[in-house]
Amino acid sequence: MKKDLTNSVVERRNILNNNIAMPELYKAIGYKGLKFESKFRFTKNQLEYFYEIDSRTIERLLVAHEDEFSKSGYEVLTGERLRDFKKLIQEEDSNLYNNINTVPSLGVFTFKALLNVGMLLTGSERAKQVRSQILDIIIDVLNHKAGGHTKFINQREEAYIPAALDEFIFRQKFTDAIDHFIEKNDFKYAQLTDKVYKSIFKEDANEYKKILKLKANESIRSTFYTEILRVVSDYENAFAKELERESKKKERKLTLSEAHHLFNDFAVRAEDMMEASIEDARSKMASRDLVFRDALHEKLENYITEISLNDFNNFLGEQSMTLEKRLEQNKDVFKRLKNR
DNA sequence: CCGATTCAAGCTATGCGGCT
DNA sequence: AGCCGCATAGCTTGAATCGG
Repeated sequence: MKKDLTNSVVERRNILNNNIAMPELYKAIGYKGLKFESKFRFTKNQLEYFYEIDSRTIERLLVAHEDEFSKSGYEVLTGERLRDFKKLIQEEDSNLYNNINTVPSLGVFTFKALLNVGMLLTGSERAKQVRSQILDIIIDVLNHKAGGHTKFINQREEAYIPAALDEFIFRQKFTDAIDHFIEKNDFKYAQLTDKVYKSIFKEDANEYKKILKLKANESIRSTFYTEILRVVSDYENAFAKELERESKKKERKLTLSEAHHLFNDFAVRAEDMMEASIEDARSKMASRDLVFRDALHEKLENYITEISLNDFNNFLGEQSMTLEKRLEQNKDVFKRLKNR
């Protein structure tokens, strides 16, 4: 079954966690809520009216997706808070006030919860419109924030530059080790690099390029997220040491097939040692690429999870900026590094 | 007259069944 | 399937009623 908003929790969370797009969505939907405790709120009645559905339908959704709705901000007001809410309504919307002034408890939705309802309704025509509106705006915001293309969106977060610098150094150690400790062979670099990629994210360089629609001459590594870079660096660094040890033990260069065997042994140990960071890398790559780059890593499908609020901020929010800008801002740091 | 108790309203939560 | 209508229990609350 194809995943869409009505049947996938992760897809829904990935939209509701996108705080960057939320103000745009609120503007576009154009259904004004009542600002209570700094969030826009809607009563169940208002949702019925908005989506043209029965209250019973909303009840059923609330029951079936209890956790999801409490995350997206649905709550039942009683006591003190309900009194405050009523007072607010009395000032803002006397019609609504007359409907609810005597109720002892009242379920209220935040804007996110309102969208959440729209994502789950399969029958309502209005909900269908809302869903397509949501998707359009999410894509718009993404394109706008990413500057029209998402290929290098990985480079927009602050942690990227230090990771990329480290990676550069470790990569050199790795290729040096291949150079020094393995007999001359035209394919040795590519083959071993592919093995590293496959151990970490199950795809070789070609598969990865195809999934991200990279051109032949475009650098794979410059598209890696910070966490992927770190794991790849660690992995290559550790294997470089392994090559050196084995070559010194044998007191000669290794053949490429010896190197492959060595790698296979190493990979089993590395898998255990780096399990947590490898799993983390897989999950981040699969989830972020799906949301930010519209790229599906089929072999990592089980690793797809929801994108955190932090990620949306880091890649799309205020702190995010193009690599060029960040380099410009850090000019002094790089000068110092260079002069070292 | 006033606090306590009872009552009515109207929500939530849930089940059942019928419709498409 | 998914949606909706009806029925019912349980709750909170303000209004009405009661008793001293």
